[in-house]
Amino acid sequence: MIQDKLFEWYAIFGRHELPWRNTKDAYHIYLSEIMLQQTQVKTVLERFYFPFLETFPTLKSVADAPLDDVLKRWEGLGYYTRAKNLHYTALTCKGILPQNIVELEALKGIGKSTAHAIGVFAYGQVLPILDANVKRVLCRFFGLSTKDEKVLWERAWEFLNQKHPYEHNQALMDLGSLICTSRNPLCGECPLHVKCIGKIDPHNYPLPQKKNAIPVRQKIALVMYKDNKLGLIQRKERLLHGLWGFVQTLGRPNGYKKLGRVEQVYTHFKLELEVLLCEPIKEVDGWFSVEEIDKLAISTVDKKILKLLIASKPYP
DNA sequence: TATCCGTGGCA
DNA sequence: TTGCCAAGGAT
Repeated sequence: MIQDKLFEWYAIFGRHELPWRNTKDAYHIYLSEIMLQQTQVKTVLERFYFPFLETFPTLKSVADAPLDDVLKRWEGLGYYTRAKNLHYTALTCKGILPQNIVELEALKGIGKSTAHAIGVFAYGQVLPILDANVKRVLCRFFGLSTKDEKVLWERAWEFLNQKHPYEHNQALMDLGSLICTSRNPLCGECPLHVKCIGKIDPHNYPLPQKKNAIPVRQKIALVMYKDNKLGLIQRKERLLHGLWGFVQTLGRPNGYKKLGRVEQVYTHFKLELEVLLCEPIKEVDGWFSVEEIDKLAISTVDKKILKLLIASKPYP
């Protein structure tokens, strides 16, 4: 069986040292799965996983904390709905994660792939997973040019090693990450090489999808000051919901001092901000000193604005 | 079904 | 430097 080759490869070359592979704590595994959604292993491993667990060692500790505290620990990781859903899920399941994948998938922030990942990695169930790595490996191995979810799930079930589901799924992810990479795959070192259809032209499996260039949005960021404090809002819109930040507008106020410019690239647009220091002219949700802002959850673009402000020390 | 949601690694 | 894209899910 070709799956045996994969299993043997994993024993030698797998990333066995990853901390979420060396625990049986379902919460730790669940947390890693959420943090790793659309996020590279390196980022989670080096900057977020351990600090979060230090603050929130159990799912109950997440449930007992205010959402603002959870967001603060998520600061800089992005996709903040994940943190909100984690907090909500901790509350709804009262600190105890269900084992049934139907119940898992019903929880906010847990889709089919994450539910299966928790099922197999935390509870040892016989299930396939389907993350970006696995999708790419399956597309190439079976010669699929499109990432059709239904077809991929069928192939994932078909390819699953029933005897070693845990190792099989981890191995597929490691293979996708280390060998069957998006760019410059190392087909010569692949344990699936002999039966792989896509090896002839790996870059066409799946076919690259052309993406439109993202638009640029130009706005004004207002750094309003009063009595040595800065006016901030807590964002209500979907983007960066729940995080604190400086007011953004389209027009300039009557009186201001230029502080500089900052840029931030988001998934669907690029934000270019002209940062202006001015007196209170818009409604805010609170006034804070720089030290107090340090305790709030703010996004990367607002961190850049803050850095600009501190560097120029312009206000009285 | 298509779009939205963050940030940073990497070639 | 620019663009792709990473352990996806919600709307």
